[in-house]
Amino acid sequence: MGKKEKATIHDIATKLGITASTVSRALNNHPRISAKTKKLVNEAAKEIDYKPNSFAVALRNGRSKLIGIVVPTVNRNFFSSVVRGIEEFANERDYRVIITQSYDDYEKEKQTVDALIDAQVDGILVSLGKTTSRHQHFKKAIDAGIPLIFFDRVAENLPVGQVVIDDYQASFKMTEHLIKEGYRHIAHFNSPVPVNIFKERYRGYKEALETYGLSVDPRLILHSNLQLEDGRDSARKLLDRKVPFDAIFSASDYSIVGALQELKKHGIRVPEDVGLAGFGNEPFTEFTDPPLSTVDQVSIPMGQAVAKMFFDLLENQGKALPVQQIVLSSEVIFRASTRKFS
Amino acid sequence: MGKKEKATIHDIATKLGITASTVSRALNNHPRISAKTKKLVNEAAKEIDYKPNSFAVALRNGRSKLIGIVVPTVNRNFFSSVVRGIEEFANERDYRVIITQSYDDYEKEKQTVDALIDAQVDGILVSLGKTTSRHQHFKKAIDAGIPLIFFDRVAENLPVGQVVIDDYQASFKMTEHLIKEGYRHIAHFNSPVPVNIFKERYRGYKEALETYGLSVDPRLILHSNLQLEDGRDSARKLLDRKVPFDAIFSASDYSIVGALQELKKHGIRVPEDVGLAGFGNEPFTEFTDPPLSTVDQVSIPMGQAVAKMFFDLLENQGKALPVQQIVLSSEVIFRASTRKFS
DNA sequence: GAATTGTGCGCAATCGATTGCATTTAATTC
DNA sequence: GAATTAAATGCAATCGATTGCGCACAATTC
Repeated sequence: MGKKEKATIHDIATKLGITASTVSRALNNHPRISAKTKKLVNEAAKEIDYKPNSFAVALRNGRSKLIGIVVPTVNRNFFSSVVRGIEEFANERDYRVIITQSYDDYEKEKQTVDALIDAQVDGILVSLGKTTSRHQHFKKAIDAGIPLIFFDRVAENLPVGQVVIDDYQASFKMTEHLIKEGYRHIAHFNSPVPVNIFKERYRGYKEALETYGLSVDPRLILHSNLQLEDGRDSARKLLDRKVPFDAIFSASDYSIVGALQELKKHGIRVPEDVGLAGFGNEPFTEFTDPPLSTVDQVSIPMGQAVAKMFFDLLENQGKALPVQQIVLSSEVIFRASTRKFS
Repeated sequence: MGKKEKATIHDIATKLGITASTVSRALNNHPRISAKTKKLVNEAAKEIDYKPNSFAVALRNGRSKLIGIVVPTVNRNFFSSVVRGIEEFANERDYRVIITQSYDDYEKEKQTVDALIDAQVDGILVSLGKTTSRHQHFKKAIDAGIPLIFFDRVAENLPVGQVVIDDYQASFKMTEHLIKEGYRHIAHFNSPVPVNIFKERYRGYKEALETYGLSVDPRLILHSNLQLEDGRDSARKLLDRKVPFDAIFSASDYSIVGALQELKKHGIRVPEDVGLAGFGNEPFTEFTDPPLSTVDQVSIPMGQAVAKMFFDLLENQGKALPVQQIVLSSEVIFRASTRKFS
């Protein structure tokens, strides 16, 4: 186990008979260092495999070259893809990414943000947990001067950058699609949690109905946690209520799969009897029978947009830029589950 | 934007009229510091919200309290769950986790490992990419004295710790199950990549057949990249070959879903005509019609085991511990796709 | 040739925390 | 009460890289 000692600028300095200052400047391409010395230093550095000590650099410069990400869970296609987008963008700029998960738990989210601040990340990129209502932990980051950006699930009353998709538009389009396919009694699954994405999805549903002269029937709107089980439950409730419905548009792919299972169990045909549409474009929506219509949240571009916004902030740190909000347009995917006639 | 200056031990020292050394020792509970001083220091620290500068600590102690993780992608249930297991274990011990992705690309994996070494993580936990055959980049880490552990997809000829599941056992059991259900001509999807997990899964399949006196027909064994499309292709090939088969056991959930879709398209009933079993327990296996039998890779316990092994190494650093291999027993899940009679 | 400007590099402090080696003060021993 | 030992804290160097200031020497100007 040949535990090599790491090379430092002092090793290079000794080797060349110069001082560490000169070595440092040479490596950083300082104008006051002669071309000859720079060449020598760079060669020596390569030779002894010198790599700067990131802690020394961070300590001195106050920059860690680390970005903290907080997501509810990486175990979801959407989030892991956003992370991927961020990571690719950041790595190209020699930044690393620390990923943390809040598991939709407020306490955990708080701890994790604190930990990132302690770790002195250069920025924090967050998608809020479902149970987060207070924002004290984020104010801390802002006070510490750490750039903060929200994506997807955003905090609306904090003066920080945001990247979201056009949940309203997408929701409107999907509902419109259902209407145009001939469905008239469209139920809606949503979350009771007051987060922007859910509110906007509801709004899109509602306004599409209104635009096409259909009434919004509160008995067809079901609130739940939108997981698989919740979808089953909600479908069962719909059937029990005996209010006729011929389509369901859910704010989540998980619950629409639950509904699909429940409807099948009752011998109800999809899409002939009931049309189904979800939200999120989780991979499994393609694999169900029939494949489910859903909304793709353009996750990788979102990750890139978030990362780009971060680096923009970094470059202009202190310069009190106007707070940006980027809205990406999502893609509505029509699959067999909403084809009434075909 | 009240960019607060971070408090240091010197601030505490000045405040109390003592030196930074004493403050440092007090905070670290050094025995030679009086109880009274410790109390004063801790109170002052709380009051001015002192948080140690992690870079200064890391620079001085040579420990970063960071763990690097390298996985092919977090965008897979299995990997993101392992990560979750590691993260939970590590966070409890005040360690952070840097997650990187190799995207199954050798070059990217190399870069990412180098970057982690540069970032001076205290350990690197790796699941190999599919295209990784050379291991030079890992030797570097070992030379640098950084604990290295593999999980799931391991490098077999490196003297480092490993955590794997009993792929062989699981594969054997699943094949056995198919046989006991009455399937006799069991096809097998596997990867041509010479990675332990695939070799073991094949071995389990083969030996189960042999144990039950069934012949291993090479025409029923198909190699591919095991993605969804590959599953479709392989199923089509099987059908074209006109070699009778009544079950498929795939080394991956993705390709078995592809097969399911293809078979359905040809009017072949699952599980009556053909039984299907996958590997990985991806969430969607539960949502297909019929739900698919598969193998759960006990991902969270695996993450915990990996993390635990890391901390064990850390405690005994230098002490040349014997290289450990932990084999976790996985859980074989029987669902409707393999119930020939029921 | 004296004065000015420029070039190339070294000195030493700094970032914040830790620690071996004093030094001071208090407690104990004879 | 002087001498010894123990307890509590301070001093200063250190981890590795960066940077303002200053010094030497060379090049330029008049």
